[in-house]
Amino acid sequence: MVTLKQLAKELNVSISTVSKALNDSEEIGEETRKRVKELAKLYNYKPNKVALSLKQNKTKTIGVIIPDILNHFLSKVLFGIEREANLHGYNIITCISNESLQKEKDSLQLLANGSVDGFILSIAEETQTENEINHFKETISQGLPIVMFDRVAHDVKCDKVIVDNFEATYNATKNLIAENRKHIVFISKIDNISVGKLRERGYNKAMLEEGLETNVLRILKGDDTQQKIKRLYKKHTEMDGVVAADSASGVIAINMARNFKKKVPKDISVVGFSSKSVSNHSVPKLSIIRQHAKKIGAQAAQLLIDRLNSSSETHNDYTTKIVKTTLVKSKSTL
Amino acid sequence: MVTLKQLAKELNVSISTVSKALNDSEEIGEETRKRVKELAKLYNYKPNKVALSLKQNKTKTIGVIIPDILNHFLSKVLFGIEREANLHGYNIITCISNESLQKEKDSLQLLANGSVDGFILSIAEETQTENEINHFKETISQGLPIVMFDRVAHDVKCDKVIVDNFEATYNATKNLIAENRKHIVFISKIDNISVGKLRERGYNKAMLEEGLETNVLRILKGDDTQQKIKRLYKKHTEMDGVVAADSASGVIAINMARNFKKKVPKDISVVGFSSKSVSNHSVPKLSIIRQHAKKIGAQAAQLLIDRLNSSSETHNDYTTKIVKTTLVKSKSTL
DNA sequence: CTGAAAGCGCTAACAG
DNA sequence: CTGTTAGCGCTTTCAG
Repeated sequence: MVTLKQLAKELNVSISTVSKALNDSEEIGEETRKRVKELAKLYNYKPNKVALSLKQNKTKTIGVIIPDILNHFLSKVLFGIEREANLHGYNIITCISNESLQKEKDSLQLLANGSVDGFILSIAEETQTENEINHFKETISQGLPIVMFDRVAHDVKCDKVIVDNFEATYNATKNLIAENRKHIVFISKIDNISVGKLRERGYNKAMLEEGLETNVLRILKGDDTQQKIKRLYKKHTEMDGVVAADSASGVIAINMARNFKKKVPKDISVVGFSSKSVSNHSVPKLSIIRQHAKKIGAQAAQLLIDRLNSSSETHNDYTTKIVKTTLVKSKSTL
Repeated sequence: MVTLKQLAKELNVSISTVSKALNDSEEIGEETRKRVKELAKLYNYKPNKVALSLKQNKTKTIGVIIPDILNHFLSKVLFGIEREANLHGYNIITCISNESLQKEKDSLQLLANGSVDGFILSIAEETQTENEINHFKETISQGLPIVMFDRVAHDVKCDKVIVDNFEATYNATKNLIAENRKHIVFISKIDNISVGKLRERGYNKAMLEEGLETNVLRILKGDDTQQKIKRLYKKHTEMDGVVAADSASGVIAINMARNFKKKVPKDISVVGFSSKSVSNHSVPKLSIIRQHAKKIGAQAAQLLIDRLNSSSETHNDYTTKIVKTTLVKSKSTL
């Protein structure tokens, strides 16, 4: 990498002259500016990012901590973050907490040494179950802003971007009820995290309002999802609707239906939190609750960057943005 | 963030004394060392990463450029990279080329300004079709090593980690033939990239060796995969086997089979490049060709870090590691 | 055993 | 219009 020093030497001018010329300072003469720029182009000069960061005390880098990169929703959010960040000249350093509190703490600690200007994160499962939030508060008090998305800690004062989980399942359930379904089951692999609980409540409310009996199937970590859903079909032959809290369960419910001579959507309707690409995995295609993951990522990035730009430490008005879900009907509902 | 300066002031010693004490230099007295360390702990001192990077001319950061974060395989590799990098004290900056040559170039350029010590990347689709490799060569000649994985450019001299694509489909196809399948179709959504071509060749070879007729279904970007596969079933009623080059096609082929009164695996066997979690989306579960994505990521990270550590610029012996696939049979094959 | 000083690459206030 | 200087935070000779 060429440095200002080398350019200066070759041009027989001072380092600051070169620096100013490249930054189009009015202080420098037309002639000199041209000469400097030409040489810089020739050598493909690029200002050293690290030196700039040190000087300006900001890295133009965002630390992103996500619990699970294999989760389609989360990686889509990451995509949105990356895109929006790039648009504003920011890079992202990605850490994966793997749902572990310790790893989350470590990542936060590790990057809070000048590596990043702020964080965007979704909370690890373990962090939620242990209800630990001190590491977030510490980071913020060190002057590093945090934006939380999806799985957030309400007791931490920071910007947040969330989904209307409760309303989403409430509406989806109501929709199935409007199809005259009476025996709707709620399937969830994520009943241990906040988001999953909200989704379950939305379902419950819709069912209770209509005087229908609720039925929740919880699938745990080690469980065989297909087996559990198979047993569900066996036991509840009257089942005529499924609302799935995660992306796989809905797909499997559809594909399993035929084993029990049930036609989708004639005999049973299925809707689930999922993405377009995964909804394709079932025949017929799954009707989905879209979460607009990319948009969530973009919003989170915007919130953080806005805060980073408004140097005024004063404004403590933290905002919580709600990105509304959309029910996209395919062939698995009437 | 506390700095050495502040600690020095408070302790009435010089900055260098503090620095040495914290680095356990023998030059500093037992007593002083203790005092310094205590204050440092109290203030939660962490050496500024940026200053260190500038001083030592290395960032302990790896630039990762992947074509598509929503691709399960690629994000799993990313996971492997992140994990291995962390183990060695490296962070990763992630850029997503989105299969675009321009974005790939930009990312490379942008990070080659001192932001990272080297790159791990998989080539964008557009880069492959346009057969452009100069940007890679330039980056390498600037002193930034590159490790390529999965989709690699053979004409670029660098370390590589690849999959035995040809053998994988060759073996998988042979397996179906051993089940006495005669009308095996190869389905591919990725026939435009090198990896996809290799997979197709492996299938072709196996079929031709046995004197069987090949039949390839290519699914393009805008196509409706379900429609295409449906038409395939309609047209080729004799079909009794499927080898899928991507993760979705295999799943869909299984779930679609019943629409044509075909039992899996009795009437038709299906195997596809996929992951365990996606193989779950079909009933019965898809038999898969596992690529060991995490291992690929880990190996790539190791190769890069090894090269970064061996300061000797001299050794130009680039290695290409082949991570062998594994055929994992589920219930979609006999 | 401790401190002063140089330097990593850059910007910017201040002289000339 | 151009150059000198200081300083971002840190490590590391080299003096003392």
